Amino acid sequence: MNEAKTGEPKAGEAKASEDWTARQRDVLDAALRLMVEEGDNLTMAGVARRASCSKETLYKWFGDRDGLLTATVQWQASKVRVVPVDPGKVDLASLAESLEGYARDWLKVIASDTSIALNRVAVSHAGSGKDNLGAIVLENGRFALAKRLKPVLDAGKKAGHLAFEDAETAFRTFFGLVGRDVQIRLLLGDWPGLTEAAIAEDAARATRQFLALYGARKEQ
Amino acid sequence: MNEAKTGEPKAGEAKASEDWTARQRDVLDAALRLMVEEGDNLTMAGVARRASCSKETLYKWFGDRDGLLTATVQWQASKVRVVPVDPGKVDLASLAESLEGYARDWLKVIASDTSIALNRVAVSHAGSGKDNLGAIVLENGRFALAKRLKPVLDAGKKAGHLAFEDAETAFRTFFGLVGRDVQIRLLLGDWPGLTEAAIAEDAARATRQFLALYGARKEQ
DNA sequence: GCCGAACCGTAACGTACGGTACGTTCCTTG
DNA sequence: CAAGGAACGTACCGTACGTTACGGTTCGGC
Repeated sequence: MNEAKTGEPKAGEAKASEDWTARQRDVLDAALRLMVEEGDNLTMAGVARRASCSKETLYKWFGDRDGLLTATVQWQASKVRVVPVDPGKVDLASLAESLEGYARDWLKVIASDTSIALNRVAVSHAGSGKDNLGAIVLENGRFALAKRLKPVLDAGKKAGHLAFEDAETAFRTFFGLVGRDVQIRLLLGDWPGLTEAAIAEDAARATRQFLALYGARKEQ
Repeated sequence: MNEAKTGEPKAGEAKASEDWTARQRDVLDAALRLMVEEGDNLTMAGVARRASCSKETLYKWFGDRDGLLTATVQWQASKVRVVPVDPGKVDLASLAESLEGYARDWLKVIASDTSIALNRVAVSHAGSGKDNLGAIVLENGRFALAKRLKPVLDAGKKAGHLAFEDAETAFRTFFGLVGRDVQIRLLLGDWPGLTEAAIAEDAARATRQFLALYGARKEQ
């Protein structure tokens, strides 16, 4: 069973970094690296070896294997903290700049080794409902992204640059335009040639298309 | 090792249905159902039990566990055969109808239990390169879809209804507009409310948006 | 310098499951 | 009807790994 730290987070919420000691964070980092290399095949002994700690410690700290995986995923999630958007500049240019920047960041993230590894084990585990890794990853990936972008969209709308009824639908469209087939291809082991340059180009194209669809004026 | 039927298919290609006997197809169906229920946790004994066959038979027919999984995925892939598009009607209305129909079909597929299960195990396996389930699923999912849609796009372009330079890019945009966050959410265990009605609505919206982006005339 | 707690390293246990062997049954074929 | 093969059921083996237990070591506090 899990050690029941103070105020166990709900469903997909990330644990605050302070919930772990420095040493524990080191262990989690080791587990994370191992997860990138081995995927769901990582073994408790392997983690212990890599982290130079004993298995007993792993079990004391994280309860069991699922607990370790969950903690690892939450630990990674807690590392990429959301940068809030400043609602200052709302002219069309900086709006486009915001969107494009988010698109770039996001593509970079989902193309990263750790993101792919994390999503892979989360998808595997989502099948047999042992834990809620799927919910956690979703909460800190897809949904965090939405929460981060909604203010931008709303500001754009308020300023008269964007026209939509439902921000959620608009967001999902943007999501689709940016991601397209990239994530599923990466998860399935394909390499859709996401170089830095390609990412920048994709982000720009997605932003252009999104503005064409949801821009208040015609800028086709 | 695999039984080396005549002309083992390359990489992601599906084996023709005739490569399996009726009994073998039954066994593969059983494996498929079990895969939907248990995901990658399905056991050889479990499949044998479900299919009322012996484990020895499984090993004789499919070589090993990976062989069985591969065969199962290919078997499922061979069941959803591609309906070729008729290049006859190329007016704008029937073009839109084609696109919308494809979008509907595809959404229905990726929301199905079997598709989710298949993609889940393929994603898991894509991590550790034991087999090429990822490539197979990709080939029969994402890439098959492209092959099926490209002619429609080309016909639409030739008829002057669509304007794009690269059919691949256009396809990927359509892919994104239709799928959005649906597939990853499903794989991660979320349920994005894909009722029959919602699917129809999404398909219509995606088609509308795609035509807005790639339509030769303004039909915003 | 001593004590206890936390932690390391390792050995050991139990189990689940992939893979194999073998006796039996059933079906085909001559 | 006899012979042979294919497939069923089951028991078995080996191993990998999750989990537990235990002795040795470090370290902060008295």
